[in-house]
Amino acid sequence: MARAASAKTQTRIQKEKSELILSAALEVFAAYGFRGTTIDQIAAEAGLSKPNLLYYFDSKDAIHEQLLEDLLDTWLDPLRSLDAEGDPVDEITSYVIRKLEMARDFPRESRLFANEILQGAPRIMDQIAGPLKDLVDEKAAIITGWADAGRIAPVDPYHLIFSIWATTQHYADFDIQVAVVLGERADQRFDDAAAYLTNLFTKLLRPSEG
Amino acid sequence: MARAASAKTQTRIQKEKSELILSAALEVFAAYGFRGTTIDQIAAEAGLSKPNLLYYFDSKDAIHEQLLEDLLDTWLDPLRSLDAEGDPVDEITSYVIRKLEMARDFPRESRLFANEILQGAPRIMDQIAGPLKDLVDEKAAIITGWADAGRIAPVDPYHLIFSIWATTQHYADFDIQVAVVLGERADQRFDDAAAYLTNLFTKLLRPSEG
DNA sequence: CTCTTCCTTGACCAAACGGTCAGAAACCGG
DNA sequence: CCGGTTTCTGACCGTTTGGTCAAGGAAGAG
Repeated sequence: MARAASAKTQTRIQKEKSELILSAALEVFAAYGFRGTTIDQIAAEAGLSKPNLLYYFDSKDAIHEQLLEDLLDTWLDPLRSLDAEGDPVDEITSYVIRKLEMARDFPRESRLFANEILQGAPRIMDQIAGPLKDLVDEKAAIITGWADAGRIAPVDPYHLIFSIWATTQHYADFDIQVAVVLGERADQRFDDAAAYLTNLFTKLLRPSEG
Repeated sequence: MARAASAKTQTRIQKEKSELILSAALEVFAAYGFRGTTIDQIAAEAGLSKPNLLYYFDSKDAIHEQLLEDLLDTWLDPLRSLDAEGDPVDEITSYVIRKLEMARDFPRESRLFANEILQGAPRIMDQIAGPLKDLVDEKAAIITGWADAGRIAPVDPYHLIFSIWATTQHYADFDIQVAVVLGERADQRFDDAAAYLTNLFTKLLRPSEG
């Protein structure tokens, strides 16, 4: 039994090494998926021996599970803060920017999520069908309310949310492609993307005059 | 040496089995990536024994390589047919629809591509940096030309293309998530997505009046 | 300094993996 | 229905993989 998982109080070393391992594992899982990742790869990335790594986590599964748990805790935060009381267009463009910031600052988490969904979400289906769907339904209702009140143009709220997820996460998941295609302009990709996406969704949502 | 790869004339069985294997391999590679896929998985999916499968292809690598080669041949077709002589908004919305149809009709190919990019495009970097980038540059110039002529609203052509890729491929790569979130409305997802995306990009590109 | 607990390691194991091979079985033109 | 070619299979091989274990080394409280 791994100490880190069962102990009520963690030693300094336990905390440090656990974080080191999780960070290394995130790097590798995000690129190669669960099956494509080996414990040796994670150990090498973390600079530890394999038995030493397994002293802190019971198994490859345990590490992966921990990562997914941590991920889902924060993954939906930007959507959660979409506020029915705010200005509709501002709320949605702010959501877009927060999501884009997450793609910039946590690309490995985005890729881990993408990998999991690509495989059919075998380990997080419950979270998708439960909390995620519930949250989307709740926020979709808010958007529909805004549209009904004429405060934004009529729009399918679900596909709006999908398009926000898709466009923002694209900059993390397909980063290599984006960087290569943009070439020397790649270093401005965040600011340019932010401006482009703000414009895109503002034009979509701005209610027609009259 | 596998017969199928070297023979100049293929027998009926060679053609049938090769296609069977490629289809099965596409299914598995698309979900689990190269490292996460085993030859036994592919063989089971194809209903063949492992040695029998290896009679047609030299190695796991050879199958994967063949799939990527076939994929890149057709992957960029929709973008290639973007026509500088057509109506700008029609050309781009038609491109969006063609891409969305590909996501619907060839989701496994989309996921295979996604998996490859997630891993850093180790096997198709040449294609990305070469033909793909060249084509994007060419079409971006066309879009810029349209904008300069005032025929569409000014827009960053690269991020426009990224957002088209992202939004359309999302329906293939994240299909499980989309299906779960949409629930009973999921069977209309293609038509609804087509309407939503057409509206999204039309509003973005429609030149401001006056 | 010392004893206990925590940390680390090399050696090891069984299962899974990619791939090979000799020969059996099916196919097919004559 | 015969003979050569093509197709298929079980048994096998070396390597990699996930994971274990006994024992040695480092921390740290007293």
